[in-house]
Amino acid sequence: MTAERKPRKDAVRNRAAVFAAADALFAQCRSPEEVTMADIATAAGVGKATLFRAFGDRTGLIRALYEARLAPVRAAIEEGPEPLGPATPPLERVPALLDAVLCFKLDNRHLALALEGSGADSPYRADHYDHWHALVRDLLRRLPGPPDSDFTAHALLAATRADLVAYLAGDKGVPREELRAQLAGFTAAVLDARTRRGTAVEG
Amino acid sequence: MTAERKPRKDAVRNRAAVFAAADALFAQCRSPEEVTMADIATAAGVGKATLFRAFGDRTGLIRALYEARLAPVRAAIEEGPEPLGPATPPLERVPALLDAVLCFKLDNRHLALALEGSGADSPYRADHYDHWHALVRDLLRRLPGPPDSDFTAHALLAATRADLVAYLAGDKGVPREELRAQLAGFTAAVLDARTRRGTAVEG
DNA sequence: TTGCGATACGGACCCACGGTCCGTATCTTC
DNA sequence: GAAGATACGGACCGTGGGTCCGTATCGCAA
Repeated sequence: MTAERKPRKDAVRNRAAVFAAADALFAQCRSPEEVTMADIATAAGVGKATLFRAFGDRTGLIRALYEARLAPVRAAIEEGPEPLGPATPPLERVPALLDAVLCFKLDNRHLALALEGSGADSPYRADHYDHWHALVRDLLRRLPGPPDSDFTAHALLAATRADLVAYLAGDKGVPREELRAQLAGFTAAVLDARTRRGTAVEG
Repeated sequence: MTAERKPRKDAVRNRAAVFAAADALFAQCRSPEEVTMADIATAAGVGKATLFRAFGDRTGLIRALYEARLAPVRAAIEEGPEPLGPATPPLERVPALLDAVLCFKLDNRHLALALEGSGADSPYRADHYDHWHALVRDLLRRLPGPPDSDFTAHALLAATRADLVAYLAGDKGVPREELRAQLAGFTAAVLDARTRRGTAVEG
């Protein structure tokens, strides 16, 4: 077993400072690209190298922020009560999941934008996307319907893309509840049509 | 009237050279980010400034390439025969439009990726997106169904996002025809559910 | 053909930003 | 409190988008 010895006290303090500073800066600025690493280091009262030592690179920092915010949602899904928790039947859980994703991206627009639009790597290569997709796909498979659960899961999740959400909620000024209702309606329509169109269950 | 005098001969020749070089380079490389402006200039046998003079900036160049490829599709939609042309009834034209978009993005993955993922500006602020969205939304409105055509149009188009298409067709190796069939199935399901769920027509 | 203003060329140059290096400071442990 | 390990920080580097300006080319007219 790799017995990782505990890190130095100042290291954890600095890590936390960077974390907080980055969170605040990303929340303030319109577009995530106008926050530079140097900005974050300065705001945290820390040298640039400290920042990179703690998080590897820009993507690593953003991912860390994102994962921290996401943790409670994950917990609610994995072991929480209905309608998000695992005991919920698929027909209710899929809409609940999508609604949770939407709400999360509404509440954390800046981070979601920064992560999904981190240039080089498409959001589809991120591991957390696979997680969501597998979850939705498997729920769809447990429902009667045509055997295209994989694509349908992608398509449903695409409706919650960070930049789309930011565009509608931000630029277009669509209110939160209205967006939620529209996504719910769309999801319901898709599920409804699927259960109606075919009764085969995928292996 | 702004009487724009005609450009010099070498200017148009260079512009064409840059155009061709950029097209070739983007087509060859895996990710559009590994093609630099200097690369394009070199490949075109031209100085960097010439390139920027002709197209403004990176986004301008990519957009010009994209629009050029898109022109035939646009023409087919605006004045072509069925099922893409304006004479087609909405119920058939919406799937046809989405299929055309999908095929276009499959055939021009590199450009679509370069444009949608051009970092700063979300794809939703591009004017061509508004065009597609308005088209789909207006068709949906002409159909009986719930009054959320605007969002539904966004959601349907989101299923054809360039990075999703590239991910499925490229990384996952989903064959072209299978992808088309899946998108068609998804679209049909959405339309089917809409016409079934409500009979109101939006004003 | 030649002369001349207008236009375009090109590559050296600039700047911003992500990421690294290394001499120095701080922590931990004995 | 001394020694070794660990972390600090800001100067530094490479890269890539975008610009500047002295020079070459073009178009036109005489």
